[in-house]
Amino acid sequence: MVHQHRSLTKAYIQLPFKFPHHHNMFKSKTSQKEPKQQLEAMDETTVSLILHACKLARDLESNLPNLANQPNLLSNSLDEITRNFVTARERVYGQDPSTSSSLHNMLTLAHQQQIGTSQVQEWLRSSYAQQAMDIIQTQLVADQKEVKIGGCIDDGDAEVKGLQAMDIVSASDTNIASSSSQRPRRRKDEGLISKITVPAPRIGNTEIPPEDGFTWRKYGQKEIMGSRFPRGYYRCTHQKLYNCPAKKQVQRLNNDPLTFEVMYRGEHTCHMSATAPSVPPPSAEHHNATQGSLAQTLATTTTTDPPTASLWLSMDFNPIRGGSGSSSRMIGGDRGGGGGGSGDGAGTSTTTRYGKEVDFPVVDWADAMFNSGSSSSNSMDFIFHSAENKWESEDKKNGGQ
DNA sequence: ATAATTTGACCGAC
DNA sequence: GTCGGTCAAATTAT
Repeated sequence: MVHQHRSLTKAYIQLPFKFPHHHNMFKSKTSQKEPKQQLEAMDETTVSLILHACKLARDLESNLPNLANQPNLLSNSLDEITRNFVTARERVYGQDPSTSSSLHNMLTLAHQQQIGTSQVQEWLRSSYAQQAMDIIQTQLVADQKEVKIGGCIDDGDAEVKGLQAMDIVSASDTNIASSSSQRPRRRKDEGLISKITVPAPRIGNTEIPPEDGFTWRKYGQKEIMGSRFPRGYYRCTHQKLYNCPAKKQVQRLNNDPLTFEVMYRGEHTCHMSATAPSVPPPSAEHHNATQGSLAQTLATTTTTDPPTASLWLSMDFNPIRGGSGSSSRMIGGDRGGGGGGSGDGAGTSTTTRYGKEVDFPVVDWADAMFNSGSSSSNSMDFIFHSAENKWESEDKKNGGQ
């Protein structure tokens, strides 16, 4: 994973207080580096609550493998962490009943019910999720926080453009080429395929499309006939670890270089559960098999699944680290043939990185809670503007293979 | 040391 | 043969 300081590509909302590297806030080394000035903005109790929650989270992290087999303990642990964070958050927001409390209730309710993957889905479908979104959105506007998305500074209007879903595609698709002899090569991915268009950042590096909440690893780039720009091929960073088959292709539009067309393939089987996080899933069926790609999922609003859940819970608000896996190296000359170093391919998206591939939703929960009024570059936008998204189907094109 | 990216080659579909 | 998707060694970044 790349830890690049690409602040421009990360969305965040300026908080009354902030953790410089809050994704590492559970790592003792970094968490202790909190600027005193900022901590002083909170009262001792709040600080201690946060620190206590961090400690609990660290403990949870270290015992995760064991806790994975003890749902009750895991749940209790999560509850306690959540309570601490939420309480701290309430203190930070001055007990604003319209925000913290409601959110608190929702969160605790969800936890008390020992949310599992399916329960998360259910919860997200429920009015609670809507309420949460409303609350968050309300906060967004009310607080007139600064929002930066996709490299642009959106003067707080929060009416930003995240990904503009353009089309969705039925998945059906295709004949999966029954692999033949030689190198077992899978073409024509299984699962759903969706296609969306993503506006490039208005400011900053316009070569990098907004992120979508997942981490991607580039595995190829190719010049495409009829396209001025090469197409970048990405697969889920956790492909190996989670056996996650999700992939995406990113390409700039011929007539509009500032717009990217992103095609998602496959479904994320990684990082889906808010409760059973970093425990390496035994297999792909660890999660629901019916979810679509992130884009799809969010664009259809309905959904469902973990992607949405994890998305909401794992937004990366870090203004400093950006955390994208994208690389500046992608800016460069391209070339025909097999691949190229062009930057047109697009950037990678991501949630967070912790140096390793394993993400810790627990941390993300903290993020979500402390930044409940914030939004990640696209995730929140996805959610808030999903209604505007229009999807269209794309039958099997991408033919070959 | 490990992870991510680059990039020429390989392979299947057409 | 062409095209597009993927592989994988080499390179680069962290």
